[in-house]
Amino acid sequence: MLESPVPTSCTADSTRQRLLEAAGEVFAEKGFREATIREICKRADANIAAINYHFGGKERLYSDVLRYVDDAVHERHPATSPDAAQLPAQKRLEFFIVHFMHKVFDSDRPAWHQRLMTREMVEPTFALDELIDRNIKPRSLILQGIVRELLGPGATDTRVQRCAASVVGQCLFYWHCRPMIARLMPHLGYSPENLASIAAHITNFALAGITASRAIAAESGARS
Amino acid sequence: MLESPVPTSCTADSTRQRLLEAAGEVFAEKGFREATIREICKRADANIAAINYHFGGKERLYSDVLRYVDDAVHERHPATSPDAAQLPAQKRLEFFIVHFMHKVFDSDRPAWHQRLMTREMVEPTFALDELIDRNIKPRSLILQGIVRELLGPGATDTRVQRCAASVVGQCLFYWHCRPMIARLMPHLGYSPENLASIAAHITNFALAGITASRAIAAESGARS
DNA sequence: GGCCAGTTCAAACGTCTGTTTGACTTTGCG
DNA sequence: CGCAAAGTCAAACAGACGTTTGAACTGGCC
Repeated sequence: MLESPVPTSCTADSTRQRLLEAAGEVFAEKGFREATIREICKRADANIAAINYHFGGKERLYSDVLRYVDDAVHERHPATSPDAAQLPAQKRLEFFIVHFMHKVFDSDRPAWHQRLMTREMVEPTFALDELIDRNIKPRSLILQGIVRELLGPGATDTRVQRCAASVVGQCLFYWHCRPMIARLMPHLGYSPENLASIAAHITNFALAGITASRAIAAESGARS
Repeated sequence: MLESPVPTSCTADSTRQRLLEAAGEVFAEKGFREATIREICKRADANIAAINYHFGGKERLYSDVLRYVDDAVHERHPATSPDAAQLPAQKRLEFFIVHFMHKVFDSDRPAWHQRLMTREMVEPTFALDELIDRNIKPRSLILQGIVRELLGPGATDTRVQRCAASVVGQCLFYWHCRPMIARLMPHLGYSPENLASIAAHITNFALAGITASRAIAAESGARS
């Protein structure tokens, strides 16, 4: 059972599975260091020694959770956007932003998938490099492709990357600074309507910003 | 000495002062929980018991460090922007962004002032509420004032706040996601020239975004 | 039944944390 | 000086943490 198959369908009643789920929650809430294996085992209704038996330690458990997250995400989104390829770039940017905000703030689904990743960005652990190669880099390239199309041909890589950073920066602000926002603007909640409204604002803001960046690039390009 | 005066000028050779400085560094680097009083005392060249003697505990030390930071900042920037009041809003926005990026990424000066605050936003402790009232809220209102002027009269509070969020979100992305950016775009450093270039990009991006938001507000306002 | 690998469990271990202790030295003042 | 307060120091303390241990239990197979 050490190489537990458990391919796709199961009620996940094995201790190993329950530990993965519980660890995902706790790690996403508290981070790697703050999370304690005692709480994880308590939520999974397992003995403390189970973690060392099944995973060989806290670090290995964390790595396995990240890999478990990856597999779950890759199962639902098999390739890089199935149908959106032929849409205009503006629509694809809108979809990207809406989808991104939805993933981060979705409260019903196990949103700790995305939260684990955003946490790794701010407080990296030993597992960040693998996570970047597996998840973040592909998505970053998708966004950069959209932005590059909006910027037009001849846009430099730095210009593309800075515009992409401006897009995700706007999105992540609402997540990273959530404790501060809750105190500074208590009325701003994260209901689906509010989330859609914020995503629409970011999309418009970003489209205008990218257009302006394109104009500046053309200007400085014509000058040289 | 428990109510140590030490008003403004001193070489800061007292143990209490050295502890405040060392604690500021370590707290900014590691965060409240990860920082250990043993390391703080080692850097301050003081005994471990000194913290409990001078401050009464780790938490009280942290609060005092934040207050110490506030005083240092308020001393250098006494009022809300001295001369920039009569500048056009575009220039004030540019100054705000440049100044913000400079404060966060400045490497020579004790930059842990700003880092302590940005850390509190992501990983709040018991001290966040006081920090918001003292520092973050005033600066947020300054930015909102600039954005409101750019958005024109009649802009709703939510529109102003969302545009302000888009501005600081772009700035903070480079700081919060620094570990990820370093791996994803290794060539992007934080030299003064690069920082100025990024600030210029954010300014242009934000000005265009705010203008677009203003247009949408006018459009929906004319429709009603 | 007898056996053995797989699994669970309570208890303990070693380490790191913030804090406290009690003796010691230094300082300020009559 | 004399002496009390302020300050320093090494050592120990209590708690939480990840990990290990060795016995107990489970299920399938001969």
